[in-house]
Amino acid sequence: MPELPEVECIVRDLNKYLKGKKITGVFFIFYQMLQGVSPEVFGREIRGEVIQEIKRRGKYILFFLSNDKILEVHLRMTGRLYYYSNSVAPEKYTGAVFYLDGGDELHYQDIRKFGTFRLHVKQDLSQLKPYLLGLDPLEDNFTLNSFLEILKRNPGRKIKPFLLDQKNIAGMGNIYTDETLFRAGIHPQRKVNSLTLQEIKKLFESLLSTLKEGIECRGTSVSDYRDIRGQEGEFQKRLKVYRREGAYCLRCGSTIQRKLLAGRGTYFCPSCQPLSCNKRRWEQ
DNA sequence: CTCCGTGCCTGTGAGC
DNA sequence: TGCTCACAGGCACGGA
Repeated sequence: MPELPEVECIVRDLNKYLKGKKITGVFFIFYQMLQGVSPEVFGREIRGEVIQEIKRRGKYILFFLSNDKILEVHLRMTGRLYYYSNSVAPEKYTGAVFYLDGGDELHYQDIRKFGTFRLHVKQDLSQLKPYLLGLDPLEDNFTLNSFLEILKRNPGRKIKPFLLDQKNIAGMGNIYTDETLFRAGIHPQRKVNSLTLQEIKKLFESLLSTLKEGIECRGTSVSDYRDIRGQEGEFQKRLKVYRREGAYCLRCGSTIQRKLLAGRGTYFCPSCQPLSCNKRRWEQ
């Protein structure tokens, strides 16, 4: 499941291989990701345009094309982008093929077909979905102070659903949220307004360092994730709690637990991440 | 306000 | 062996 670090790696690689290339044709094999837009219309808008730059916001990938067109791609659960320097036959789950000048190809694959493509023409960037989300942790405006501000706006929420909500912070998914909370020593069910200033500082640092470590490891390939050349990441080897139910905590030796929270499997160490907190509240 | 379930999909793996 | 079913979890949406 691509989260911020995986999407960041994909976007860096896309820029390396696709910048300046012209899209000479598009072949759509399944259409769910087009969300009702006909493949003919979609293809007509994209064909002939040059890929000027690829950016990321949260988990969204944005292809900035010539003529002020923007192709927005969200990989959701199992979406993948594969780059080939030559012509390759579509596979079982290939939903779209972008043909590029020079014979390069970009294939979109998606087993579960949850991914979405959206096309924007001459749009005010700030009105686009990816820019209506919360702070992106890799952008300059994500600071301890701005983090404190959004926490203050959500005093009653549990910290895990808070971190997963893209309107607060853009890019956190289930894996990096559980790993961040473990590294910060915070129970996923702790209420935002129960956190001490010290804990918030720890959380802020853990969030950034976990995401950055994820990027350095080129992502987490626990099941589906591959980079645009089909390579696995390495961060799965550094997971401390995610999918480690029943195993020993690498820090204290207690047993890692799993609970359903916010509708997702949630992994934590009950000893390193205690639920009870009798420290002074940060907001007072 | 916050949380929870459902739908969108299909592969994997546990248990019978 | 082969079947069923929970699970995987990003996001939108409706309801408690």
